[in-house]
Parts: sequence; C-alpha cells; structure tokens
Amino acid sequence: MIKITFPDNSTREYEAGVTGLQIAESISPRLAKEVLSVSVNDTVIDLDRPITTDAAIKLHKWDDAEGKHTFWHSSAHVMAEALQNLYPGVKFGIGPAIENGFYYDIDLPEGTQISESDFANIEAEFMKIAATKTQFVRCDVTKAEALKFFGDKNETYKVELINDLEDGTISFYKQGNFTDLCRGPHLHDSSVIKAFKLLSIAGAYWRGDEKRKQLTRVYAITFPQKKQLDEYLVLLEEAKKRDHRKIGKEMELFTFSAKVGQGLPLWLPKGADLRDRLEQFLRKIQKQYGYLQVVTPHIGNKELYVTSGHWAKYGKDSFRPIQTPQEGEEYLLKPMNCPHHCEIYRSKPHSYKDLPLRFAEFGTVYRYEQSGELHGLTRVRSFTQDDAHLFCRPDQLKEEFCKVIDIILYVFKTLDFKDFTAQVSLRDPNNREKYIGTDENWAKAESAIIEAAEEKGLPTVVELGEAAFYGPKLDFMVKDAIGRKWQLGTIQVDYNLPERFGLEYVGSDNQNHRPVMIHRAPFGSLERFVAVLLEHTGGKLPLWLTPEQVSILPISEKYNDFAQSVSNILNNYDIRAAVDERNEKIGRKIRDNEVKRIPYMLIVGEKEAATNTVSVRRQGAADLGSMSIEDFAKLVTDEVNEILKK
RNA sequence: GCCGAUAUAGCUCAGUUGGCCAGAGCAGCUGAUUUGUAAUCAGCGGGUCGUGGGUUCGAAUCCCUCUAUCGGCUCCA
Repeated sequence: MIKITFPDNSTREYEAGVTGLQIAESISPRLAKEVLSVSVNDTVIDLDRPITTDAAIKLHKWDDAEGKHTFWHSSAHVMAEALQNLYPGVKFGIGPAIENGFYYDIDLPEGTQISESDFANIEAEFMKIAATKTQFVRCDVTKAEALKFFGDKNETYKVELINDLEDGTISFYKQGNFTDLCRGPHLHDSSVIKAFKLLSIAGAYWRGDEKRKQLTRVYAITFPQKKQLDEYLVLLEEAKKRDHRKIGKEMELFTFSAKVGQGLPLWLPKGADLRDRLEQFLRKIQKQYGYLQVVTPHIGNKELYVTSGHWAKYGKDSFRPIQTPQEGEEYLLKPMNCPHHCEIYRSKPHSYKDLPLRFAEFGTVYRYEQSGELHGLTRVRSFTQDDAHLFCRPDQLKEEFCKVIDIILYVFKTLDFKDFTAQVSLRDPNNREKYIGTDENWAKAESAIIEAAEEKGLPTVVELGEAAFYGPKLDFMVKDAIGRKWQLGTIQVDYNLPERFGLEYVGSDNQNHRPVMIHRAPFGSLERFVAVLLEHTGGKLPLWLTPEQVSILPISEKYNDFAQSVSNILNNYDIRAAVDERNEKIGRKIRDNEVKRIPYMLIVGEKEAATNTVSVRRQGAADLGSMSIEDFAKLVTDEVNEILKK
C-alpha cells in the first residue's frame, strides 16, 4: 500500500501502482470524468501511469493551468494527425500548448500551402478524429529506436530533436495512426475535446533561428465544451474593440502617414493634449522626488555613441548617420538619452554632497525597428521616453532604486494597472559577449536590483537574456487587450556608462570616485503607455486625463458611458431644485433624467439646465446650501478629479 | 528582414463569374426647423477604387512591382 497526500493535506491509502484516474474514480465519478492530468510530487503525468510510491498528488481539471496545458498539448497531437491525413508528406516540428491554445510547426510538402479557405476542412478532420475516442498511449523508447522510427519517415526535424536528447529519457505518444516524440503528459483519450477552432497560420523559423527554414505555424484552440469556444470567440471580439489603434483613430488621438514614414506616429491635438497631461502628472511627482529637468538635442555626434558603446553594439542596425555637408562629421539621431545626460553630469565637477543627481527629460528617440515588427503605438521608430538618469554614490544606490520603484508603483496605481508583472531581466549566461562591462560590476548591479525588489516586497519573475547590454533591469510588464505582453516601466542599474564616460565625484576622503547610474522610465515611453492605457480602459480614460472625453468619444457612446461614470459620484448627493422655472414645488427632488443631464453639461459646457439653482446636501455631511448648477458641476468635477488622483 | 493576408469617399463598409457616368450609412457643407434636447427635414459637395506597370475590346474586380497596414516569426537600446 502507498500513501497518497492530497492538496488539502488529507491522505488516503492505495495499492501501489494505482493510477491518477483510479484515484479520481475512488473520490467521485464526476471527478473521474473531468480530471485531465495529475501532478505527482509536482511533476505532471498521464492519468493512466502507475504511481508506485508514497506521493503528494494534485488532480488537474480544465480550470487549472496544468489541466488546460494537458488538454491543449493533446489537442496539438490530434491536430497533427488531422494535418497528416490531409497533407500526406507533411513534416512536423514542435507542437506545444501556449497561454491560449496551442500550435504546431509543420513543413508542408513542396507546392502545398494552407490558407484560410482550408480551415473548415481541417476543423472537420480534427473533430472526426477527436470523436473516435482515440487513446493516447505512451511508450518509452531508446534513442536508437527513436532515431530509426523518425529517420525511416524522413522526419528530419524530429530526428534533430532526438539527437539533442539523452538516451533513456525518450518517450513516444501514439494515438490513432499518429506517433509523436513527446515527453507528455496527455489526456487519456480524445473524446473530451468537444470544440476546435483554427485561429491563424504564420511563418515561424525552425528553432527560432532566422537563418534556418521557416515552417508554417498553425495556431488553434480547443475546449471541453462547445459553449466555451463560443464564449472565447466573443471575448476575442470584445478585445478587438479595445485595440488602441481603433480607439486612437476614433478618439482622434494619433495617426500614421505612409508619406511621413512607417512607425512614425503623428500626434493629433487631442492626443497631444493627453500626452501633455501625462507629462504634467509625472513631472509633478518627479519634482517631489528631487528630479531636475534637462533638455538635450535630437542628434548627437557619432563619437558620443562610440564612447557609450551603443555604436559598436547597434550601429549597424540603426538609422545611418547624418553627415555635415562641409566637414563630413557624422551625427546620429539619438536612439537614447543616456549619453547626453552623462555629458551633462560631466559638465562640472561634483562633490559627494551633490549626489544623488537626478536628470529627467521627456526625450524623443529614434530607433530603426524592422518593418515587420512595427505595431501601432507599442512598437514605433520614434518615441518619447519619460527618461531620467540618477547619478548616485554606491551607498545611495539601493535607496534610490527603491524610490524609483515607489514612483512606478504610484503611477500604476493611479492609472489602475493592477495586472502587471515585475520582471528581473538578467544577462543570458550563455551569451556574455552580448554585454559590456566586468562580471564584478554586473554582479553588483544584479544583486542591487534583487535586493531592492525584495526590500519593497515586490514579487518578481526572473528572465535570463533580457538585460540591457550595459546592465540588468527591473521591468514592469503589462498585457494588452489580446494578452500580448509589453514592457512599460523600467529601472536599470548601470556601472558601465559612468566608467566609459569617466564620470567622477569627489568623496569625503578628497579622492575621486565613480558614481553609479540608474536609468529609469516609469511609462517606458509615452507612445506605448498611451497604447496600453487605451486598451486597459477601452478609451474610457480617467477624467483628469481628458476633461473633454465625451466630446472626443464617438457620439453613440458619448452620453451613456460618461453619464454612468459621473452618476456614481452624483449618487452621494441629495440634489433638490431650489428654484424651478415651471413653478413646481420648490425643494422637489430632481428627477433622474435631470441628474443624468449634469454630466452632459459638465462636458459640453452647456449653461442652461432644468433648474438654474440647486440646493445640495452631501449624504452624511453638512448641507451645502444652494448654488448655481454650474458651480455644482465644478464641485463634482473637482471631486471626481480628487478621487481619481488618489 | 521572413511567412501569410489585406488596401474602395474623413469613418465603417457594399460592389456578384471583368462590362452602363463606382454605391450606402455616419461625418461635412447649405438652407429650413428651435424642438427641454446625442441622433428633425430638404438639398449639396466628396473617391483617377494604395502606387506603378501588364493582360483584355473593356478591370475596383485577373497577373507582376512597390508602398502601407494586419496576424505571427526574428528582433527589441
């Protein structure tokens, strides 16, 4: 007998060799029906694999991530079988589950391709296979067997994968007439897959290497119930409505012109106004935190970037240098503000008493991005960073870093970004040539970030290979309407640029010392920030950001949406008409439709109203007496602003 | 940059298998209307159908080039 411990710490005894499915059956028939896979001591395995020793287990259903993962991974195998039936000779790459669904990378036979018109056909074939209740059967194989099996089938990609695997760890899964190299786990059988939808096809390089062949990636999703698929599709449609490109056009915030050039946003008056408000908002905070505003040119001598290391790192992938007509000097459109700020620091000697120095600038930078990578406002070729560089003594580093975290969290809180991830971006340990600076400095910078995040109690995830080339970062990632992750706020510790620029300060010991630099941008860039802000709010921005919101929303949404948001505030008031033109009783409670008109008035600046004077009482507070409805409108506006600022 | 798709008035779109001077709604303009209310009535203007080439008696509709956009990949200072 073995002892099985459940997530609630209860235990039961079973015969050794019991399977996950049998355990589920022993609990309830319904659970047995719904369970998809099982974790045994934190490793997810198939339901029909025997458990031979005491173990802690967790049964996974559709509603947990592991359950979905198993479900989608198995679906990928079924889709592969369908594709194999429809496109004989197709070769398979990899087919994993992803956040929303799964994909399979395939190499179609010469001359074949899949287009949208084929989707229905593939979907039908998939459902046909799923309905046969085909079982997923695992078998362990030796490396030699595996190589022979796929070699005989000329599955070159699988052979390559197997070559990288250790003998003794290789397993196959077979369902119907499709066998795949796979670690598992899988569903017991395909009958639980009730709905399948092919989402899109795209090119994807084999093993993510752009020098290798581009395969066809087929994206799809499945569900245990047809209804869930319908709901998902509705959700996708809803998300599309929150696309910042659509909202930005409707609200007349920004536009693009092929003539101006791709990736170069043109901010329209209303968009510029929104930007300005965001800038003012941040400027105010930064002033409180002792930042000093500076302004630097949009170009800089190439030598500046040779010094900073940017030229060597990115020169060839940047916009070409501009040359002066007479002297042939070379200038670069500035791709970042740091070198300029370093030179500002260098413009005079500094005492240890001067530090930290915090130079801030809304600096517009220009970067060459590959044409296919451009995306609305989230990925552009010219954008404005809410940049600042903090020059501090090593002993001030952590405190300064923590204060920057405070600012970013304040910004996110004010704008109601709840769903973000703090990501510690470190070097790729296998690719150190990508980075400049000594290991010692990197180690110092990395530990500073990790410690500061810990001190602030900020939960973080660590990503290797995501660091800037001059230092590690703490990035704040936020998702857009359809779940794509974008980096907004960023804080970077840098020991390298101060060294390259020879930055110094005189310490209390009268010796020269090297300051540490913090790069930081709470918004990241105004472009990307506005984009994500629009997608989060669906364009319904807080009042203080766009007081003229209603007039810039499409007219159909004008009235209802805004009225609703302000009427929440109005609910706190007992509003009575003090004077009534129609000689009705003075002091009557204002009718609902009149209250609804107040927000409309607030916005369009309409002066006339049902009653010119109201007597107002704030619930649970003193009577405010009578006032003109215009004054009352102002009062409500102020209150809305106050609430939103908090 | 790579794979695939798309590109018709300011906006959202319709234009069947290539064939009359390319249509609608909204927006705009003009004139009525003055109405306790976002969306009244009448009329008008607006597109060389993304660009350049080709096939054809004839193309918005077929083919090619380029440009931009969309979904991914790669990249992302």
